[in-house]
This record gives sequence, C-alpha cells and structure tokens, in this order.
Amino acid sequence: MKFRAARTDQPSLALRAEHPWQSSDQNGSTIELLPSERTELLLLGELLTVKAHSAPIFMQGERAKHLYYLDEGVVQGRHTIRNGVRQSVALFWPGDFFGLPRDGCFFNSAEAVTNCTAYKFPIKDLEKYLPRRPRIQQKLLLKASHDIRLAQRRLIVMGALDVTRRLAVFLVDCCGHAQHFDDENQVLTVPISRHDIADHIGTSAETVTRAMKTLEKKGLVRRITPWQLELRMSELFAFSGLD
Amino acid sequence: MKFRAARTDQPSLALRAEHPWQSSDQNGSTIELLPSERTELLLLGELLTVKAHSAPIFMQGERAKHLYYLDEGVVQGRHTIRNGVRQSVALFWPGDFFGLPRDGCFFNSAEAVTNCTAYKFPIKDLEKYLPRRPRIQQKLLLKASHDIRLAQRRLIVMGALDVTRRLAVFLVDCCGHAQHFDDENQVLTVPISRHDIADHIGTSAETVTRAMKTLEKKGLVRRITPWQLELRMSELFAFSGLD
DNA sequence: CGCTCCCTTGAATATTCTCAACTTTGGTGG
DNA sequence: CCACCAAAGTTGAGAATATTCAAGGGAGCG
Repeated sequence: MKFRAARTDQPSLALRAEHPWQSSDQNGSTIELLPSERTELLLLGELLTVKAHSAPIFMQGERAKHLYYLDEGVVQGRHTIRNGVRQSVALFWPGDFFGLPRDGCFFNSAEAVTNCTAYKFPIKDLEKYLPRRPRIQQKLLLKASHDIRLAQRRLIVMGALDVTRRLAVFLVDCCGHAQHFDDENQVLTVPISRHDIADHIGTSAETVTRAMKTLEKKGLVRRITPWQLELRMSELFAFSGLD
Repeated sequence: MKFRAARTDQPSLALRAEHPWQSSDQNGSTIELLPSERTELLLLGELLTVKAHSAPIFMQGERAKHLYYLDEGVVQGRHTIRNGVRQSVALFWPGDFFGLPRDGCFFNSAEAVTNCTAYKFPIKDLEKYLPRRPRIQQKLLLKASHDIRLAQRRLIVMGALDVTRRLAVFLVDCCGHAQHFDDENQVLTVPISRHDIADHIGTSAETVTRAMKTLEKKGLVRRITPWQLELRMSELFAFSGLD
C-alpha cells in the first residue's frame, strides 16, 4: 500500500484518485485534470465556505440539485436510520465529490468536520456539459471507479475485522492526508471526535477508546493528547491484516 | 423503496441502475443503452459462459486486463484477508460490471454462484473507445454513481444493524431480482449458501441460521426448504429500520 | 444403501454494548 | 494567571450479542 496525499497545495479541482489500470510504480497513476479543463469546469461551479461543525451542508432526504466537490477541509457523510443510530458513510477529503442522490434526494447528510471550501455544481448543467467534454467525463468515470473500490475496501474492513483492527485501518487511512499527518515525526492529528470515529467504524465511542488503548498497549500508537497520536504506520497496517 | 428487476428477459447490455437524479415515480428512471449503442459495445466484448461453483472467473491479485459485464446469473465478488477470513464485497446481478482493479490487479476474486453468461471487455479498448462515445460513457458514469450509492448503503447495513436485520436486508434485496423471486407467492429462492450469506453480511454460517430462525419466530419468514422462503417483504424491510 | 455436503443446534467463550460515573481538555471571563 | 464550565474523553461493571467448536440431522447423488 502506498501512502500519498493526492493533493497538498495545488490549485483547485484535483481528483483524489489513483488510476485503477496503471500501477502506482510508474508515475502518472493519479488522475489529474489539465489546467484548461480545471478552469473550464470551475466556471460551472459556485464557491462555498463552511465553518467546522456548523449547520449541515445538506440534509438526508433534501432535494438534490447540486453535486459537491471538496477543495479544502474534511466533510463527513452521515446517514441516520429510524432507530436514531448514525452511520458515517464516508469521510470526504480534498479532491472528493459528494452529494450523490437517490430518486433525486440526498441519501445522506454532509457535515463539515473542519473549516472547508467546496464547490457546488448544478446537476442539470453537469449533465449537459460533460458529454461535450469526453476527456473530463472519462476522468470522472475513473474517479467514480476509484470510489467504488474504496467503498468496497471499507466493506471488507467492516465485515471482516474486529473493532481494534478497524480503528487501525482508520488511523492509517488518515495518514494519507498531509494536512493531518506530520510525516517527519509520524504524528497524526485525528480530524474527528471519538464519537464520529465510532460512527465511522460502526461501534460506540467507548469502544473506540478501549480499542485505542489496546493499540497503545501493543506499542503501535502513542497518545500525546487525545488528538495527537504518534504511530507506527507500517506495523499498524500489518496488524490490521489487509494488504 | 421500489422493488423492481432492472432486467428480466431483454437482450444484453442493460445496466442495473436507477438514474440518481430522476425520481422513480416518473418513468425512464432506469438507465438504458440504446439498441445501437448496445450492439456497438458488444463488438468490443467476448462472450463467456461459466458454470456454477466452477473455478473463479478471476482471482484476487491477478493482473487485470478485462472488465466484466454480467449478462445472466449471479456472481459473488470475494476478498480474502491474511488471516483467511473471506468477505463478500458484492453480489453481482445481471446488468452489473465487475472486475475493478487497483494498481492494475484485481482487488477481489469473482466466483459464479449460478450458471452465468458474461462479457469481458479489454480495458485498453474501452479506454480508447469510450471517450469517442460520450453518451455511452455518461451512462456508465451514472451506473458507477449508482454502484457507489449501493456500496454506501451496504456500509450502513454493516455498520449500524445487527445480524438479524442485516439478514433481513439481504433477503429483501434478493427479492429485487425476478429470477429468484416469485412475486405471485412471495417466495424467494435464496441464490447462495448459508456460508456465503455469512460472508456477505459479515458473520458466520451458524449465526445466519440463528438469525433466520429469529425472523421465522417473528413471522417475517416462513421456511419451505432451506432455499425456499416465503416472506413478508414490506414487514421484513420495515423491521430492518432502513427507508 | 451409504456417502458427502450443507444446514442446524447446543454450550462455552469472547467481543461488544450500554449505562453511569469520573477525568481531562479547551475555552471564557474574572 | 487562575477558576470555572461545558464538552469530550475515559473507565468500570453487568448485560446483550455474536463466535467458536463440536455434534447431530437431512437432502441429494452415486
């Protein structure tokens, strides 16, 4: 597995995705829009800034008129079921799209976890525009393929791993994002609360704490503050049992 | 929720997907290729017939040169992790694509659960062809969006529901496929073994049996044979707690 | 008839959840 | 700078859920 931030400080509209059909050993395995494609696409969108933990960007069930693209920050996609249990459907990082609807309505809500900047694109416009720009559309198709794989990977994690291993995978995944991981000192700044981690890996906040302690006892994580963790990435990943 | 088979006996290359941005109340909410698009695309592919429970169609880790399209039958996408635990990543039904790689290699293996016919498309050819057929590419993008949503829905199921409810959702989902569900008598022919169900909903075969008995005691399912289940679909779905 | 493969059941064990109390953290205002 | 508060994190104990291992049925097939 490669640890790489797809985007650090480049201009907008990079896609967080690896090319499924090219090995990451060769260069050019991430999917990039050309500068011209970028500026063109941006004309369709509307800039949006959202403060951390403010009102949701959109709510589950709302009519979906826009597709969202995250430029900076972290957004959590949530779904609430009837008994009130919440499940984090995905964490969105810079370079991700979110806001896929079903039957014209958002299937989950989106909340800014940190301060964010995003673009929203009217779906009607996208539908008209994309077929006329097949190379851009192709890159979006690759990005979508990438996201399917990511979701499937998360399914594996949820279905086959115990809570401690799920937490290990979550922490390793966070390290792929330069904004939150100091590569020098191997220190991760956890972007979300224990409760949100719990929603993300399908458990309770208390169990997250206990799992964290288990990782600490194994020497895979050292807790500086609850939010600052020094961690042994490769051992942590090996422990999870994935490849 | 709508219960509908996207494909029963039409010719090949229908996409199992609902249009994300159109309500299913209006007609035309499923994504269809035009007849001309269909024949055109089929020229790129190679027909494939696979017997139930025969050797895998492809194996996790193998070099991925083709993308697969399932025309008839049921295929299970599986991922095996180091400790030997298997997780079913997805069940593929007629109208689904499978075989998404990472780094050029299959991320999971695919096994025919029933007798199947499928097409395989060389990825190189698709990459060259699709940008020249933007309307087809757009439909594939819609299909991919649909599949992302399905995977996210399954994440919700895995993360927020107990085994009995996960089984309920699985059974209801199977009813969406006319080949296996007799709408008249409300009888489902379960397509996969208890063990495979277990892999699919992230538990053990024994627990599947027990969960089945729980559903039976609640009167939501009546077991005719282990494979023939008469079920109360809407109550079953209501019980699961999803919308 | 007997074999195999699956499904089912039981009992002991392990994991995780829930609820309640306690502690730390990070901000706010004196 | 310190005292205080609210929010978040941590810990413990008992209950609920799921796993594992072992053994007992049942259907299909040679």
